[in-house]
Amino acid sequence: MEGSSSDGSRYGGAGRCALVAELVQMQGMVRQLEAEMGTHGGGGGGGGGAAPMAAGADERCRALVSGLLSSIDRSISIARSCCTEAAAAGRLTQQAGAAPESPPSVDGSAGSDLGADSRCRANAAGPCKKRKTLPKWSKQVKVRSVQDVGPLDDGFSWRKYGQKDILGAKYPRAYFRCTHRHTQGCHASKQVQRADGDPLLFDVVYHGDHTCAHGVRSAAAAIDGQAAASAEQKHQPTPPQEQNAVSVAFTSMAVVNASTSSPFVSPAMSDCQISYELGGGSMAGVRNVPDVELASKTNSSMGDDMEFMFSLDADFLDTYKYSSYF
DNA sequence: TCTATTTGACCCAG
DNA sequence: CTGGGTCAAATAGA
Repeated sequence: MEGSSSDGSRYGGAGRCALVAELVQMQGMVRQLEAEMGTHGGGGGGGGGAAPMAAGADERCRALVSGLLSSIDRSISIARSCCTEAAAAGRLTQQAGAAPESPPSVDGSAGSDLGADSRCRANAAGPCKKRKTLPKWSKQVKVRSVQDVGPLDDGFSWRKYGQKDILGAKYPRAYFRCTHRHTQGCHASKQVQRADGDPLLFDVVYHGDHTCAHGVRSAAAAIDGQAAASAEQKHQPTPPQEQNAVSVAFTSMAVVNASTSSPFVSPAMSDCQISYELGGGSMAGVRNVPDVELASKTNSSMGDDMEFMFSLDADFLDTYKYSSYF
């Protein structure tokens, strides 16, 4: 039971539903193209010199098509999750966007969260089931096999506190929070969900920064060499594991060329894409991504962002065409 | 015994 | 009312 029939209401708008539909349509077309290439190009040029395309070009096209396919798969799942998050992001936008000079604090104790606490059932250290309004960012992590979850290890210690089947998603979403939540008051959390289209791909959404000793150490290591950005970070808390990968372009997105020197990104995580969201805008970094990626979670101004996302992808495709992947 | 995971129930936002 | 996020009791493993 996919529940996909309820997409219309779920995505909170015909436009969003249309986005998913459009992506599905793109998927179909690419599949068709792939099939066409299969019949024409033949198994790798074995069919003799009759192939109109040079073997190298053919190979590149195949790689492109397969990249497109997996990208579209991911895009669909992102779009679906985005749509469900749109409302929450909207609230985030209202808070952070309306007053960008007073964003949630970097220490994760998030002022906005405290604000929410005041309205919730109450108590100091107490549990509050109020939706989080901490800054969040997401990335996609590709594993090598279905059993391989090594790349999901981002260097922090997480404790799983829940799992839930998500409507329209093939795989359940797992909820983690920092192991040191109670001992050190670290409010970092993350959600991990397998992408619908690609079981090897995980969408990881982080909420809040680590304030535990481990997290601070990690951040310090990552910050090394980018002190200049520190002032900016006050406004845009940076994903702890990816600080050296993020070049800030608020309300827009940028392709970042990251070194892989972060100690928190295992080599196996070379296929990952980060999108970073904070209230008024979102940005994404694509690094070492062998596919064309559709980046970014979105927010209330989804339409504009999506437009930009696609242009970004086109650019990336262009760049990518000349990269050493082929 | 301690810590982590599982899972059903509860709560909140839309 | 529904779906997503969180809690907390039960359970499993070291």
